Amino acid sequence: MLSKKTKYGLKALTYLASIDSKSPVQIAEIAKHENISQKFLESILLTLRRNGFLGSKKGKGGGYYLIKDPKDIPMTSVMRVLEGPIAMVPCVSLNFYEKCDDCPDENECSVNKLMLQVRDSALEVYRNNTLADLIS
Amino acid sequence: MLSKKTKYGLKALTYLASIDSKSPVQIAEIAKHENISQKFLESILLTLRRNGFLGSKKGKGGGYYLIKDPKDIPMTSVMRVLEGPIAMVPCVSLNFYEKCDDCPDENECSVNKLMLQVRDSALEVYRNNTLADLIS
DNA sequence: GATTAACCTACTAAATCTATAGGAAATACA
DNA sequence: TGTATTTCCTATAGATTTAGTAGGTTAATC
Repeated sequence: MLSKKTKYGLKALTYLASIDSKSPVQIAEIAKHENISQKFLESILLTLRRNGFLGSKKGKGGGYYLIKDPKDIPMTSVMRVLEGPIAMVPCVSLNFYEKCDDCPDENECSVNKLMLQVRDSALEVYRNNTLADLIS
Repeated sequence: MLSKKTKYGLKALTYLASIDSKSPVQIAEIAKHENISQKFLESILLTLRRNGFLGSKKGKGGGYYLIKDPKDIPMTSVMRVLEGPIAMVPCVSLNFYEKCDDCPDENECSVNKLMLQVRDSALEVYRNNTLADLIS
């Protein structure tokens, strides 16, 4: 299941991209427009800023804005920051690899075999979609 | 992330398929071979039996066995029983559809748009893999 | 009738998710 | 200078899910 955090983060990014203005948008406005708890959204936008997706400005007329062109924001990086690994098991993860403690040999593991394919197919989707592609 | 339940369930099914004997295999044997807590595995095999994947026999010489040919067990059905919906959000689920309460219009939702593609790509993998394909 | 092994329910500990609280820091504007 | 605005940041709490355990029941075998 996709976490609410990721869902809300994606919606916020999409909203900012659709606005298409360089002036900052307040958390309150995004939260209201997307039906998200403002405080929760606040923490999500914070991590998006800390990870280089958003810029921010404090005080009156402040808010958040996209730093890059939506065309240059691939879903792979957004998903990794918000949701974590794209792979469903650590032993097939490209960026978060970890060995399974119960599995003696990955090459003989049926789960590994299946989840490798799932990872690749998901990766292809995320690579083929930028933030710009999500705007209808 | 894939749950341990699904992971262990897949491993157990693969083990049974690789054994290729029609005689029942005890939980203890599967648990030992796959490094799984026996009690936990017990509950997993129970749901696999209740959902028509396994047969069982009690008493001495008892255990679990595959009811169908591995070729006839698609990963779609295994995953749905063990892990639940294949879709990452209910609003794009084929078998577990639910409307999002925060989303006024699915057709305009960027999350829906992206997750629809992810679902389709995962579905293709699961449809192209039967239990027989997981045996190396 | 003793042993074996699945069956079943209930419970618990830990982790994760989804927020909320409350104030600090910076900016704008009068 | 001072007040309002809005982001920044840490801590925490409640709910849910996950992973696993406990303990006894039922059915089959020998």
